[in-house]
Amino acid sequence: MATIKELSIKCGVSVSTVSKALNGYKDIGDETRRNILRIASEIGYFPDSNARALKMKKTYNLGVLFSTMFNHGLRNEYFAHILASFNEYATNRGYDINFIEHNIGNRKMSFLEHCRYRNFDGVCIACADFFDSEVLDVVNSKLPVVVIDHVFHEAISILSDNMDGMRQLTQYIIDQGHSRIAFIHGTNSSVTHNRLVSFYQALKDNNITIPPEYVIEGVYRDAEVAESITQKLLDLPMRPTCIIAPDDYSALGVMNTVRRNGLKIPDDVSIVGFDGISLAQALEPKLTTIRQDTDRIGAEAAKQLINLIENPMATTISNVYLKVQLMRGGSVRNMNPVMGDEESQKD
Amino acid sequence: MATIKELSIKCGVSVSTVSKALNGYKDIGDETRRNILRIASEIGYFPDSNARALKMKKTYNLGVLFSTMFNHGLRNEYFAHILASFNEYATNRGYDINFIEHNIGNRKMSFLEHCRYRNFDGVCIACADFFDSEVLDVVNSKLPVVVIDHVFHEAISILSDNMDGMRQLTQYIIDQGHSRIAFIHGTNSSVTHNRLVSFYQALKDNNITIPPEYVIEGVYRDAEVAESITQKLLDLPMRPTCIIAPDDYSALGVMNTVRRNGLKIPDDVSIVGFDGISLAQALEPKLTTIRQDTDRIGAEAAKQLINLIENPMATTISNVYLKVQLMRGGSVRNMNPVMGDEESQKD
DNA sequence: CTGAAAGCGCTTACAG
DNA sequence: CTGAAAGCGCTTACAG
Repeated sequence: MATIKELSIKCGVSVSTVSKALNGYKDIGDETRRNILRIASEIGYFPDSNARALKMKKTYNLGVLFSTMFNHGLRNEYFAHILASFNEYATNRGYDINFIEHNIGNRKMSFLEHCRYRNFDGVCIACADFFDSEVLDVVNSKLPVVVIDHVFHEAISILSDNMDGMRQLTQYIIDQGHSRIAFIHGTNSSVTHNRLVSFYQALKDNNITIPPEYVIEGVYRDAEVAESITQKLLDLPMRPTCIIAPDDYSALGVMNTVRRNGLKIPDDVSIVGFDGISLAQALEPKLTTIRQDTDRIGAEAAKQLINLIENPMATTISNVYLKVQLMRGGSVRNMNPVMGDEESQKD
Repeated sequence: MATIKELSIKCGVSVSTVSKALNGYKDIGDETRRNILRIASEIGYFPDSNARALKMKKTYNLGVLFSTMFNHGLRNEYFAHILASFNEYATNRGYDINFIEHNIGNRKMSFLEHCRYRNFDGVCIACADFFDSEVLDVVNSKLPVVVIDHVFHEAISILSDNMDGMRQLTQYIIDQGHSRIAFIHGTNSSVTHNRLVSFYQALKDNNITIPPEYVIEGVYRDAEVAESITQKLLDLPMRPTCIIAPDDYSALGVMNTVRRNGLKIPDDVSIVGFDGISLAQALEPKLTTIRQDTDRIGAEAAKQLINLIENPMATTISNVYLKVQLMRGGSVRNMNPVMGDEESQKD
């Protein structure tokens, strides 16, 4: 690729003048500027990003922490979709993205060291072990940071309104006449905690009490764990009429187990998920779930991060909660007594 | 982050000596080297990648072209999995990855210009319009290039053995007693072409002829298109007993349409897919399909690309075909007459 | 309005 | 065995 020096020779002016014209400085003659811009675009000149970064302390490169632990990462549809929209927004604002890793070739570097090595302008922590000290080091560094699905005091957080989602979902189940509702929740985290709080609150608001055995800790996106827990729930003397899975993928495990027990969905056992991935639509019956708006989560994360980078004093460090949507599928049985011309359901 | 200058002061030697010690040059005193290495790791020193890249003409950064057109990109499970394994392998060899885009902020750059702007050491064309001149410019450039799922003469190609996959799949269907087999194939490409060739060959080998209306062009991963084509197939005076979808995701559209017509799967119509994504396992009945080994495709692409970068004279520009696997689900009916103690199937 | 010069953080001939 | 110097391709005070 042509260097600025070659370009300056073609233009018959100095390197400084070319640089200033290209970067929109005002103190350049109109004619000179036009000439430079024209020739630059003719030969397809672009400044070398490395040289530019070295001088300007700005790489236009964002680090994305996208760990594959806990069944997360690119192989997880929810996170892959978030990354897609994050990348689209970032690109539109002129930023590229790199994944943050810690075993780069032979060198073991911490996440933070990788960030410094590459000089990222900012970092998005999309999926990670939020209690890992390496992650905390990044959050506590001077780097602009945005976090998805977790709340740190020191960084901007983007997340779905999980409390509202769980409230809507639970209320919907209750409205369908269920009171024996089991909840397989994910591993402990602030998101999980809030969903649990909201679940219990909705029960309380409706004067429903459930046995403690109905609430069991599972693992997000682990169908096998969901299967064994479901078996336990089905083996209870008084089994639940509805099971809330920690996510849509786990819901598939719940479904399989229910069927393996010779029970029908939703006639014998109702099932709901959380996330609203495409799998939910593919299942038969369609899964009732809460759809998280992955397009907005990713775009909002990128937007907040870039604003924080470019305009730190005009960007507040706060939490952004995004609306969720109840997706009514066919996996929850209506247990209410028939009335009016509502569809009837046999017991 | 500490610079090499600061480190050199701490070590009491010159910048040159530090650099050489860090880079494994032999002409450094043992004691000096050890001392430098120790202090460097104490303060967590890493060279600035931009400064290093500027000097060495090597960024340890790979460009990945990962277009979202044609329902591809990160939101496509098949490609997201390939990217995951590509990234894992590249990281292990010391490379980071960036997505290649062409609208970076206000600047419109071509794919090739983006590669030069970022100085990628090499490029992986994972999903793209292979006939786009911008893509061809990259392939024809001096950059090391590896291509997934398409064959160019000028670059290394990594792809599944589609011909073998299609042969296995078609033979399996035939072995189950089907002869009225329809094939909804994807948009024209070398992959599509080879699958078609293999499909016809398998029919011929078994002395089966099908009406031309049974072979229709669809669109990869477009369930809606698959639905309307399926409707046409079902409306034929002599409808097929088995439909081959272009991919698993499209197979879902085929299934939905078949059921909407009041037909049972596989009793009335058998259905198979291609790819082996997790959706295939989630469907009821499980989808019979060909599993492409996304883990190996991604890793092999990264391996070939990095070999080509680091050791061009020892790396041949050739095509790598990876084995595929027939996944027997429950979506193909066995039409053979009952014999022995095989399971019976009513007509 | 234009350009010479310094410097960003490195690596690597070259001299000693 | 060690270090001074040049240079990678840029940007930006500063001088004119």
